[in-house]
Amino acid sequence: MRRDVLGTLMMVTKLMNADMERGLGPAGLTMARAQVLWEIGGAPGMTQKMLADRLGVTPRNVTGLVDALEGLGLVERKAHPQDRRAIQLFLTASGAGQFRQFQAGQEQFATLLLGDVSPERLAGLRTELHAIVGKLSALAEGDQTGR
Amino acid sequence: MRRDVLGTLMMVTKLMNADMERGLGPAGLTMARAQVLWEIGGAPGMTQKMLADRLGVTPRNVTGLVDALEGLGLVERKAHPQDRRAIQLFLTASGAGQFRQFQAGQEQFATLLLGDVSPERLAGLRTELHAIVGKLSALAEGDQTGR
DNA sequence: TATTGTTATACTCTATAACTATA
DNA sequence: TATAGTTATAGAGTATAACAATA
Repeated sequence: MRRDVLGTLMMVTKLMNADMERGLGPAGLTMARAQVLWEIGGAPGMTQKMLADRLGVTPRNVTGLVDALEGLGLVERKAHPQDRRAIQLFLTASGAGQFRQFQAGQEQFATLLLGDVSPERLAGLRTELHAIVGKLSALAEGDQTGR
Repeated sequence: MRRDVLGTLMMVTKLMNADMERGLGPAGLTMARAQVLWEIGGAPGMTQKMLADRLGVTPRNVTGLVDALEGLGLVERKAHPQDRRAIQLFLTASGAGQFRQFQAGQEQFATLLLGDVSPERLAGLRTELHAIVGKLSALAEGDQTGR
């Protein structure tokens, strides 16, 4: 029974991932790039270094992702006013539109998935999931050996 | 509140993915390859075509994954006794050992994550998650437009 | 004719290492 | 000396298209 729940949770994991990938919108907008758009939309003006740290990837990787988004006309690089080594990232008008679409999509997704769950059950679900997040985070902390 | 639960669910999704990636074991054994190992372990003798369908990837992709696992000494290709076009896949002794390790790991994972949840709450959690799986599956069915 | 698997080619994500400009 | 970002290089996952062998 315990494993049964884990299996279902894994299934949710898999299906949610798959679902994110549909709904991406314009051609050229991949998952990794959409995530970058999401981060910049949430904190406009962040540097590439900050973005690399947020995403947990290398600066080199960010270079490529931002290059692509710039090419799609969704993101702009601007010189940092204080630090001439650094670059600030902003959404273009088009990028901001896409960002708003993601926000709306997320709202819709939440309603679809959880709209008809009662508040009590929702509270219970949140408690369970929160506990799971805690345990997974502890796992992640404990194992910093890398591969 | 509803979005709060969705956010937590997404966090679980992300952390579970990250967690799968640790615990892979031998160098060269990536997520995609481990999944192949898992499928073959569950249905030894399956053809590459069957595997491609199970994983939802192209046959070309399977060729590469099986090549890698063969190179690691975890999987064996054997001629299909009836159909000379097809290839049957089996785990080597080493691959079977790895497979058993995955099984044990999953058991441990389930215990860690859900071991101290009461049977009643476990049942409730399962109900909620099952409903979510249903909705996500319906979404996946409805949208077959591809990208 | 249809199916199974492969070769050829290309794109994306990711990493490490070396380098430039700046702090 | 340390930091921000880039170029160079490489491995891995994925896709489409063309092809050979077989059904």
